[in-house]
Amino acid sequence: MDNPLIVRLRRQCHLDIADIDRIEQLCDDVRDVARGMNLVREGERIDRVHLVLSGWAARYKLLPNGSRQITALLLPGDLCDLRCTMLARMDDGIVALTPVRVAYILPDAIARLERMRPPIAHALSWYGLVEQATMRAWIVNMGRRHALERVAHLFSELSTRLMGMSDPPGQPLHFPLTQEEIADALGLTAVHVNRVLNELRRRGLITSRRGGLTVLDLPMLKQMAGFNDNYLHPAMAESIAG
Amino acid sequence: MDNPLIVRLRRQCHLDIADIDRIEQLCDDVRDVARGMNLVREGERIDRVHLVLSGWAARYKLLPNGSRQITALLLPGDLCDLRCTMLARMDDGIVALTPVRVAYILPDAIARLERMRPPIAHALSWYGLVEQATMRAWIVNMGRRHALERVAHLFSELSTRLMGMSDPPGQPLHFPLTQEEIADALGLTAVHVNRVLNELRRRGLITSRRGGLTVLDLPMLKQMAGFNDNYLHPAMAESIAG
DNA sequence: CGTAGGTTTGAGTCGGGTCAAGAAATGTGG
DNA sequence: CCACATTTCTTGACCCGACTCAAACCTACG
Repeated sequence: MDNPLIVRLRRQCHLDIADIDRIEQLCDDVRDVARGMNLVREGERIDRVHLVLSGWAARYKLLPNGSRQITALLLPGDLCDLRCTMLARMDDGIVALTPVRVAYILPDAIARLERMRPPIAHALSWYGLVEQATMRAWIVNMGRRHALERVAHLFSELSTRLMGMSDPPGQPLHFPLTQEEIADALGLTAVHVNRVLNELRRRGLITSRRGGLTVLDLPMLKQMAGFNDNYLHPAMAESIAG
Repeated sequence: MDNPLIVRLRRQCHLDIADIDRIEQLCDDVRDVARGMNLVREGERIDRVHLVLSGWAARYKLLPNGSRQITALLLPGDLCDLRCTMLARMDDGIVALTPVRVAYILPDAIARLERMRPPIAHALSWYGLVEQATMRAWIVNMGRRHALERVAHLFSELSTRLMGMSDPPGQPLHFPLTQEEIADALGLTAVHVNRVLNELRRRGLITSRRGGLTVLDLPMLKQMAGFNDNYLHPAMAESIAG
């Protein structure tokens, strides 16, 4: 079984056999979460790090008026709350958008691994920077793009993040998102997302089925969005190999 | 001279005389930047951390169509790009919104300090978490709030962040922001921000002069925005003192 | 089958954008 | 210290992108 965290870390630093073994050991506590269930509830106190092994999840916040804003999409290989020990309680929730397999990891175990293997610590810090850059990209997306470009940008980002992770290379990428989830991620309405997807479908850029959609023409989507992928892996050449 | 970084760190951990001295020494390279100048230009390669000593700055991104989105406001005591060594080049710029005094800090010097004083390292990681939480709050703000609440939320956040930092306590808070800057931070238009401020002025919640405004009724602004400050200092009681 | 969650479509509304002109402040150079 | 240029703010008229409300339609699944 390919642990997606290993795939991810390997982009940033060399991992020897022992490293791989150590990381596999981190993930000894694996759980399956059904779609729609919360991995973390808002306001909850948590003392574990989540690693998404398979499936999609979302970090979200609910507003008093009942609306929801998704602040991050969590794909296989993504870690949630790497530094959770520092926080009194989570200020948002995490929900499974598909059936999700997660590993519960003890913060201590990560700290030990980081101390033992500085290159891994380095790769994890790097991961944190990418996370931050992604949030900034989302702010720009919501603040300064119209619905069509906004959707195109999200799809471009997801495609890039998915590349070389879980998906078989070369195949068209599939996103298991409902239109409401897309809306909540982009600050739009499900109704309006529907119309936008309609337009993208009409132009032959995507196809969509109930509860998911497939990208047909990624280059065109990127162009529509003015997508620049350098925030997602700011030149891995720079990283110091271990 | 009160170093605002010291003020900030003291909220998270104990600093002895030697610590304070060490931090002062970090800030030996101080520069003044005129309003409108860039501390960092997009795409530039940098190898220093910036500490805002006084004045306001903004992290922003420009889009091909010429519009600008501010992704973060940097107030006295704020650090920019604590982990800049890891990045090939900055994916956004930083501009001085007022005359700004910054300290240029060598990443190595920070790394040394962190190694020598783990509680300070801890406090800095904490700072990173607050930064992330702030970005998430901005995503929610832009995605799910109307202009009036959005402005009220920004003002509430800024007030909270300013509390006990540079400003004399008790006095009404003053923001040196133009309406265009507010617009660029909130994903709105300067024209529309003008109308919103008009409304807030009419309700007696703020006053505004050219190039700045003053909060008169913070509690009401918070209420309008549904502002919850717990993302800014997730219970400092939890932190481990040094 | 029946039902629930998800999608589609239409009609109407409205928040906020755009364009444009003018008024105050502020700064600059003579 | 005044005349002029520049920013910033203000206001009005108009428009359009996205929201709301509502109904109907799928389709997976129990």
